[in-house]
Amino acid sequence: MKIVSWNINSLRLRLPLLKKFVAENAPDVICLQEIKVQDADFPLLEVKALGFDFVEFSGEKSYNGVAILSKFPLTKIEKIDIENYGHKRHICATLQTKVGEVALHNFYVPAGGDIPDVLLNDKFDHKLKFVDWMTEHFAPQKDKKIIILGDMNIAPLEHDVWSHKQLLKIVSHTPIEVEKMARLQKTLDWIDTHRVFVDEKEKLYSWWSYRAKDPLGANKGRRLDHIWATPNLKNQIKSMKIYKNFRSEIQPSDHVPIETVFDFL
DNA sequence: ATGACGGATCTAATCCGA
Repeated sequence: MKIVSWNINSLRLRLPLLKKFVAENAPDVICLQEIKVQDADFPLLEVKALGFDFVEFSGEKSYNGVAILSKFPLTKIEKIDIENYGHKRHICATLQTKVGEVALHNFYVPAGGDIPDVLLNDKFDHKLKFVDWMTEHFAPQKDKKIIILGDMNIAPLEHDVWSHKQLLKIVSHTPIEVEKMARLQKTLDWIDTHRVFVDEKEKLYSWWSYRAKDPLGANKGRRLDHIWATPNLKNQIKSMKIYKNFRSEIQPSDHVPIETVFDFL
């Protein structure tokens, strides 16, 4: 089962790009972040026409918003307003697989603003509390089979950013964020499915800024998007892919689709 | 600052991304 995560930065604007991605790569499940559309305006017919019979979403006007598009049934849908900011940043569903039920959680972790100081910047405070919530939420679920994925807005490893030294004080790669993410990782021994296949010493990115002149050419990116699985799914993790070519499309998102294939079928 | 673009919105200037 090919599972994709993509911060699409406006679903409606990028429907043609989504269509192209689906036609070329035939994903089974796509988890989207930053759909930027309220539920009443969700392009359900267009999405179903791409072959996804099971579609769940949690949207708001202009900002945030997440969705799960699936070729297989989605049950036990939950949408949690983490830390009660009224933001649509989480949706989860359960998939039936040959190894039993797998819970799939799609997250859009807050970006966190510019200043990495909780006293000066409430967005950064929200971000850290959001990751702490994830840690506490999953800690008691040790025996369950779970995938958490999405735009985590944190690049945890040295080679998840183009320059470790130059980004130490830049939100997404500050030590406090990296420590929070490491704490989350340790609670259930989450497997960073992409680093199973790409050594930690190799650069790996999923996001390139809109602002820099030639971010892709200079390869000044960050790995902000992640697909993690609980250790009881280890034998199901088959391959990974980051669709860097989607950053060069016309009107691209600043994030590209990332994928992990699981042996679920 | 690497650095000044891109998306949505009460279509103009503002919020937000990271």
